[in-house]
Amino acid sequence: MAKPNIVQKNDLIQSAKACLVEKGIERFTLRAVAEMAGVTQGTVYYHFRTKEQLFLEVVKDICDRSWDDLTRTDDNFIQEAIASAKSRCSYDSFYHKLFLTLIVSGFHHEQIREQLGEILMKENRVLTDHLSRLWREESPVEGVSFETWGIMLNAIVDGLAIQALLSKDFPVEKTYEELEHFFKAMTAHTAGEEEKE
Amino acid sequence: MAKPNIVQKNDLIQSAKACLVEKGIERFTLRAVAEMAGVTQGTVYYHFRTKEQLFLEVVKDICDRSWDDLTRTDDNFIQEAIASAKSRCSYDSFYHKLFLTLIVSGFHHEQIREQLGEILMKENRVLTDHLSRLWREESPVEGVSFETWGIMLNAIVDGLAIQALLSKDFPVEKTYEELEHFFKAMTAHTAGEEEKE
Amino acid sequence: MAKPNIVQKNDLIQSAKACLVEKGIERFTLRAVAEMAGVTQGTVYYHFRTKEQLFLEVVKDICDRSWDDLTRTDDNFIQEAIASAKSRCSYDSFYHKLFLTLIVSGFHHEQIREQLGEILMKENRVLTDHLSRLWREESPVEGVSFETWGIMLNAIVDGLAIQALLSKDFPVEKTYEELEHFFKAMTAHTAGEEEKE
Amino acid sequence: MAKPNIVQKNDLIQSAKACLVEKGIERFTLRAVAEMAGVTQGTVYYHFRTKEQLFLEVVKDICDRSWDDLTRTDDNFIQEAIASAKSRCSYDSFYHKLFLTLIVSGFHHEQIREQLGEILMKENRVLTDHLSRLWREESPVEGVSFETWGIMLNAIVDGLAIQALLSKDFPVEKTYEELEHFFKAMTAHTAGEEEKE
DNA sequence: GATGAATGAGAATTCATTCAT
DNA sequence: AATGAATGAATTCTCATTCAT
Repeated sequence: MAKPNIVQKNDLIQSAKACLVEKGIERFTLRAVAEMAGVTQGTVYYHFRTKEQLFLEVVKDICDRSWDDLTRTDDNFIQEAIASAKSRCSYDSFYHKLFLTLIVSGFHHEQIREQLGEILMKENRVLTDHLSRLWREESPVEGVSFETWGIMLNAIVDGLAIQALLSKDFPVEKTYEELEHFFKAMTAHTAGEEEKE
Repeated sequence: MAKPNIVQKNDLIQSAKACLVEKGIERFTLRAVAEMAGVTQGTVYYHFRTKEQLFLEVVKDICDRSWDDLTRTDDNFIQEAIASAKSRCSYDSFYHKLFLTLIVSGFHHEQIREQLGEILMKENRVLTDHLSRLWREESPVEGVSFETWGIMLNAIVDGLAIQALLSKDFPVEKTYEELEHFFKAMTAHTAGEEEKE
Repeated sequence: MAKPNIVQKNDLIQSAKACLVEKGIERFTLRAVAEMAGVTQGTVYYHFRTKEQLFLEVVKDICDRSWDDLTRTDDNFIQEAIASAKSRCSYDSFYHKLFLTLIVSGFHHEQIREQLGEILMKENRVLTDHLSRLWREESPVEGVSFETWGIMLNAIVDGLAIQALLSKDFPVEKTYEELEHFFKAMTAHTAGEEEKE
Repeated sequence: MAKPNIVQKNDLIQSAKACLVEKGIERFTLRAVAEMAGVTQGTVYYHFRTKEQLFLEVVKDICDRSWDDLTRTDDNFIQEAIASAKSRCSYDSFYHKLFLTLIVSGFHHEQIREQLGEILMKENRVLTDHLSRLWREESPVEGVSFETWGIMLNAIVDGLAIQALLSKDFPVEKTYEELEHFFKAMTAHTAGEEEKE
């Protein structure tokens, strides 16, 4: 139903993301966003009253998309989550460049920081739930709660992304293969223990 | 015996770090650095020919310090590394705010990116070495190489830092306790298996 | 029986006046006028082809109202004029804020300047006439013509308004009381002199 | 001692005044000020951090000059004050255009408003003092205090200025001649009354 | 070594105005 | 009659950088 010839706010938000990744925070100018979207600066200001507002709407967009991803349920959730993380783990990862850029900008913008924090916590919770289901409520390592497993898995994904972003030589394939292996081993371990009973 | 102007230069670098953390990349201006150091803008230019040069020296400073930390050897290296990581894991962590800020700025500055990448890889290697020594060359989980264990541990530290930076409620204590527990369990596991032999 | 669009036009003019007083010339924007009137910018353009046109109609409106005030005749005109002036003489006087704002804008807009000048001259003439009638064609001070008396009275009213606008402590009551006293004394003086003859 | 080739703040303030009068508040831009002073916009910002700051310093300058004028004492103060007022009373009066422009801008800037208010009150007081001395503490019209005489005289000067600014035909000469006449008559009146004693 | 005045390029932002609907 | 999207020119303001002293 989008009218032709009318620049949609959404187009501008997508352009803003691209600019943010292409140019970085420092050179993220509304002029660049406008040019990328093929409109004038005035148009950007018509839709977003300030640069900050546009920024916020970019974050909101990211969070909404993330939310949608998290709410689909699936039996192979953990495996798929790892596969998805792997696919986004690279030297040029648009996703992680954007995410880290927003995190850093969040250090000086409480609203952004909170929103990103909420998404991360939500991810933690969803991972925790799925791991707990996968492992039938029994942690493979005594003294390590499911909550912590969820937090760890999430942390690993972000930590690996950073390493991949910073080093062209980072062994994405090998690392993710062994990460999957590790989780399978943990799963086998819990299954094995149950069998013993 | 450091010459006075070297002292000055170092002051400026420390001021630059503080500015970077306090104001963020966007508002990281040479004027702010000068003010914080109690000198004029001209003085900054006397020591660093451009803003970029100052930036690079900040990165170099970070890397040098990191290097120093890594080259001290110690029997309890892993435990101490985790303890140190925990102590820097908070909502207001100067260290991680600075580190992430530099990482993000590295996305558009190859030289910075490479230097930070090298440090991370060096960390991976050192962790790998120490884990391999701790576990007497036997990985606690079959199919997971020591290299990957090192990478993972490093990733976890960064990933947890991000979570702590974004959420006031992040359970730093509990998570690190259980992380230590996990590594102890892994250590016990390898020790146990060896005993069996 | 006024047509609806004439009502609208008038609403816009009143909103424009309010904006002018509330925000001042510098921030007198058509957007603000539109918002205050509860319409969109486009609507303002439907009624007035340019910002200048709206401005001119505001001036015209002021002048028309002023004209109406002046043309009512009354035996106590002078006394009532002073009373009316006093009532509009305050730190927050909408009337004088608007009037002075328009005067200042008139410095760079000949048409406005002329219209405002004409109103002032008309006021002078009306005051002159009434004083001359009140004083039976005999000036209370030899060598001071009725024309000058009219000009003076008008000048005093504006000059006092400025003082009241700029100082919260300006003694409006006392000053106007003594001003009335002064004119009564002048009136008594002329009456007295006539009696002597 | 002013260094050559270094644009003095004061030059900029004088340029600002000229711009304000030439272009009016609406078109009073820092670019125009810079051009008039023969420097770049950056220079203006080096000396005054904001447009508002420049504005304030213009007001301060006006007030300081006014203050200096008022503090010189003189036996013929009143006569000279009237002569001075007359000389500044014209259709093109730089002084009054500037003063009124600042007054109007003061409606939305408390600091400016206060400063201008203080100057006016100071003028009132000085006029009051001199009139009281001139008339040997006896008001020429009973019931009209010296304070009110001072206020009135000041109001008349401003009010006449407005009339002159708005009408090319305003009879400056005649009006001021009769105004002087009036004050002389009042003076004679008090002197006469004393003689009677 | 250090300073402060000055610059100029470019940033965010505002706003009168146009126009298709 | 009225709207709202879009424009573009102008404005305030920032900042890295230069340079004479």
